[in-house]
Amino acid sequence: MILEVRADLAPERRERMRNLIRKAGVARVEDLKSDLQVSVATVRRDLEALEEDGRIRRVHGGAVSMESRLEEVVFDDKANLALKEKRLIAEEAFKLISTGDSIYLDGGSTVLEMARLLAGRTDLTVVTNSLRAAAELSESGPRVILTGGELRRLSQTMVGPLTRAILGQVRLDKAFMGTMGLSIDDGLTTTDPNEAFTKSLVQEHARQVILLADARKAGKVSFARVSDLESIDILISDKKFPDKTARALRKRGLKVRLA
Amino acid sequence: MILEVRADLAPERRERMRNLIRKAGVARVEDLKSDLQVSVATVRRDLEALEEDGRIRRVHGGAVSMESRLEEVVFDDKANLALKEKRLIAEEAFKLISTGDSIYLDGGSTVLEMARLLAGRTDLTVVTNSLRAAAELSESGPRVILTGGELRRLSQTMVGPLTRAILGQVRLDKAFMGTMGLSIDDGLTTTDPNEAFTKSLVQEHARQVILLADARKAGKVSFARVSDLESIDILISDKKFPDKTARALRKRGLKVRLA
DNA sequence: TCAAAAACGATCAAAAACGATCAAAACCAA
DNA sequence: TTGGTTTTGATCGTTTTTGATCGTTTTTGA
Repeated sequence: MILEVRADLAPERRERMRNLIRKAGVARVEDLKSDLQVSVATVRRDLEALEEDGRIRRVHGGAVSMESRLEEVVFDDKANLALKEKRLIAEEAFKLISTGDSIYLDGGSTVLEMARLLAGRTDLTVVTNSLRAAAELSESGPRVILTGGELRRLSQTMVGPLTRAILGQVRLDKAFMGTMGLSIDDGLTTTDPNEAFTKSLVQEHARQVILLADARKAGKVSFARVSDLESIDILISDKKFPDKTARALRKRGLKVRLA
Repeated sequence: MILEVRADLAPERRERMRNLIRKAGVARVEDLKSDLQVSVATVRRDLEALEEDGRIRRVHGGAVSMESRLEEVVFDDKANLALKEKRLIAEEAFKLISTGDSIYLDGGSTVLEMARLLAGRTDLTVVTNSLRAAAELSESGPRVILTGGELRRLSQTMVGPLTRAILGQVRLDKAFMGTMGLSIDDGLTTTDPNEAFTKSLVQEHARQVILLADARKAGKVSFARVSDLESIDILISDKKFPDKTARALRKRGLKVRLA
């Protein structure tokens, strides 16, 4: 049997490259060079293109997949956004809460920052799938209801089909969501399909959906699709959020607030 | 066979470093140097970067993790009475578990001791309403499913009618329960009615119910009734458990084991 | 309290990786 | 085939990363 060794078309080669990086989480330029049988210059150009799409993130020596577990750890907003800016987003979101509201808190560090602001609000009911948010509110404050479900260790959240059981039985006035990726073409995306399932369930269920996403999330695409952008009512981000994307979102009926 | 020793990408290496520190709580520069096969200079630079992200705090000689494990955030283990007895009871209960079992872990410190024994058992599925038990298993080990429900702050458990939603959807081979009171006349009792509700729900649902109760619980009666004694299959207690009560229980068909 | 030992930060040079540039190769439509 | 465009790989100066060195600070233990 002879393996046909034929030069790839560029898009085909990039797709292979993307898969290689996604599978390993990270990849070195040198490895990609020998795997794909091209020069380093071509590897770099392809990486540049893939980064443009938000599929990967280049680092010195290679690239990290934006569709893997590692990126969540390496590039989550905790690492990349100053605590101060994250707080601004959370405080802006906090203003939206009314007396007696029943609100949902998603996983993610920006939403977690918001949980800290709720410690004194005994008038609220907080529904959450995030153990960290629950921990934050475990001393005092609002009534806390946990969704239940399968524990996802990395994010310390409860996800998957079982979350439907309780979510179907509670009213949610406002849902404050986080996300890994926010793209005009691909909508909201996250790393884990079970997590995506739970997120979309909440968004269908809540009367008003508020997305908390720092500017770095704009244009990013992660692995599992959550929903399209239409299911969001309000986006809260920071000043660095790209104008072009903000305009496109407003055109689609979303309110966009930059804290 | 040759082990390929290839250099890590910086983000990859930092991620490994972060995990090493988080797992151990603290780490010395020298240890990290040999673990990661780099110079001390590089270790220091990486530590600097991780500190910048707020993931660790540098100290003279190394670094300590700022990513406290969940249980440390949520709970400080208070003075645990009769810890030794509880451990013995937990170990006795642990022996009852079979490969592949789906088990329920109730709240309470005795059952929590048991959770600690399950860290390595990836063959199991653990269903629990206890945030402390979940925290104990949040690093690794069995598949963890949380029941959801309203957070009861004092016991850090999820209780009330909402727990029915998920409990109705899972199979429980063995339920390991705790209790506040165990009385021949009044059966099992606990402090909170919502908690009592959830306990009784589990006991109806599980194929086998195993009660973990140290001798001090014998004869005690608390506020909210959980169930009568017939719903228990096996009682595990310690040597101090009163003979008279044990005989009465055996007469009613319970197996009694004193660890 | 003081001196030795350990750890530290700053600095520098070598190595690796990078981006820009340009010519050759491949491709495509006429 | 021809002329024009796109893609590729090599070259080269620049930037980033790394490990070693050295003087300074902190810790240790007598």
